[in-house]
Amino acid sequence: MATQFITETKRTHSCGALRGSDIGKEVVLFGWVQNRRDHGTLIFIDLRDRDGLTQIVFDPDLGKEAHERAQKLRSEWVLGIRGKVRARGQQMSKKEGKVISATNDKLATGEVEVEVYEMEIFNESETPPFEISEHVKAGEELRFQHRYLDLRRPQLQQSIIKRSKMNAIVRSYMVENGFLELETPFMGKYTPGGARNFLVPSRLNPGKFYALAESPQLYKQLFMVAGFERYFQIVKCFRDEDLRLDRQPEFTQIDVEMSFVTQDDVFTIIEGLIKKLWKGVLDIDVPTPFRRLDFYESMAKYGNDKPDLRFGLEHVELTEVIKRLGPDAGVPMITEAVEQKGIVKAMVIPAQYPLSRKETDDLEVFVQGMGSKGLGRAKISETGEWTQAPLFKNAKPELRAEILKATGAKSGDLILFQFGKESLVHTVMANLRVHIAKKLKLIPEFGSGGVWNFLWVVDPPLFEFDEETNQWAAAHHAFTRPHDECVQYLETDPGKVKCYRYDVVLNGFEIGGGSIRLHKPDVQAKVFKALGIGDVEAREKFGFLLDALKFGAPPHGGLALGMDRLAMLLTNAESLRDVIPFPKTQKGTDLMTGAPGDVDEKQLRDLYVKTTAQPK
RNA sequence: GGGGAGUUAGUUCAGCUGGUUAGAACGCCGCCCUGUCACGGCGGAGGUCAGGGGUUCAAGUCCCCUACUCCUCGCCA
Repeated sequence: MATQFITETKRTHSCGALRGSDIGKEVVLFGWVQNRRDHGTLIFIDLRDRDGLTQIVFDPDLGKEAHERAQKLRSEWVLGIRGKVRARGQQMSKKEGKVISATNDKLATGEVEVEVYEMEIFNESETPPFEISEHVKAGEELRFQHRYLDLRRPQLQQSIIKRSKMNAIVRSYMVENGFLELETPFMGKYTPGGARNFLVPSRLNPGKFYALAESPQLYKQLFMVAGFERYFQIVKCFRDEDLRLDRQPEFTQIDVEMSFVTQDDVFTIIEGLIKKLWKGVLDIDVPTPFRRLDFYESMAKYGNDKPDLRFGLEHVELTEVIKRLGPDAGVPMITEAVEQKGIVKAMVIPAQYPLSRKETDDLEVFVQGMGSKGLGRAKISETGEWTQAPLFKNAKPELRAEILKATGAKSGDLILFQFGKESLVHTVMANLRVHIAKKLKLIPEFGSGGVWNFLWVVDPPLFEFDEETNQWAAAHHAFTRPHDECVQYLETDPGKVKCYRYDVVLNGFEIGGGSIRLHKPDVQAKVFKALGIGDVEAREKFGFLLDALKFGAPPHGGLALGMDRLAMLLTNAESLRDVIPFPKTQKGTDLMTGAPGDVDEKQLRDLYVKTTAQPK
């Protein structure tokens, strides 16, 4: 008499659980058909659940009725089976013509199999649009349309499971350290500056809009003013900016804020958290404290504020050399660039990594793709001649000598140059450095633990000059605390003011950032003044925060870690999309649901909204 | 907003200098098979070459436009 699965017969083991020690047990497994190998009489099925694979065998001698129905089984059908665990043992192989071991070392459960005498087919499946297999690579477009199937793939599933584990580790660590998990609104008031906001029209307040929080920044500061002292939250943030492989319009932060702390106190807490995460997820001990790198040094050597320190290829600044030699240098293009306030930087590719002419040309195409006019190059020959160096054809010997001295280039080395507008030179050189490192395989593989190069980038400028508006703008936000010794420059020389802002960087990814906040109204006033923000404007934009700071705000600071990027790095994923269950495409669409979608006229009327988009 | 790559069978791709009936592998369907494990053997079905326009005696192939996907610069305090 057949048992009723689920209601009467409960699952006893997962598909990843059975071992040699379970031989002889009667078990019940539930799962999906991963694979079917039908030998006519014997039928092997790999049954899959989130925990693993178990081979189940249908043998007409042991369960005639089950075997009969097993012939129909196809990929992704959902089954419940009852049977007995047995050793795979030694079997006569027809292929080999002799008795061999039938165990499968590739499977955790490979020592055993389950002989089935009863089966219920919970559900059949249509042939899936792509195989749920590690061996077959379906395109992302198709995988996104059927994300629920894509999420069945063990690799992706394991990444999502790791994320769940990360959440648990974060919560337990933060709570242990006296942090309160507090919630903040997603729908808030639009505040200017920073990322573009998603807007939500208010039906009850015609013509008014909420802004989806780009981060809980302001609210978490208010928690400090309120006296909660230590706050954290694993929270969604929303930014309506263009996507990249490490950027999604909605993403998750581990948001942290603490009262009565210095920058060092924040670092210690975050280093401890990262240590726990790496230990818990990868069983790797991360050494602390992390290295600290001055912002300006980072820009000079690596061209950005999130350097990958797993390899060298440091940049060398040549601007001063060119300035010193003036028009006598013999390379008018470079001299001109410097005269127009540009900079000159170089990078040496050591002789042990020879690049062909074609490869170097490809590098030029690469930099041109970023807006560079070209790639200056000079190959130093055995005899010290400069070859493949049209730019330096008429360069004076002093210049060549100075460049060799500054770069330390030796015979056989290739020197690459960029010159021109500072921001472009930095962008191009920073990307070129990473591009070449990948090409030359200077970056250690993830396997065998990988190399985890954590660092804090510290002491950046509080302001940066915005050439478009011809004004100083906040480099981070207007509530970052300047170094005490820099306060004197707030009015006279804003560019000189460094601040307590910090980014935590791992292998070229900014995984988090934050600052110690300004809590003194008088200094705050000076910062607003430097930014050209008047009292009225400040009140209008940040009134509630300024008010709050007046009623006894404690010194405080914090940081936010990018949960998605952490997950991406911890799982060796190539993209954020591989650690987010339901990600969006580069145009911000969801290929499964079709979001964003149309709404009808009535909905828009209710919201007092009219679209100006032209119908297609 | 700019630059680049791509779109051919269910899937991943090949398709040369424009020229017969658009191919392969996997998957799918059928038959056979008692030790497979990405089983194997034999047979079969399956195509709006993204969409539109153009050049040509002739277009998957050349040109233009559009859509979508990806990478990237700008943007992301």
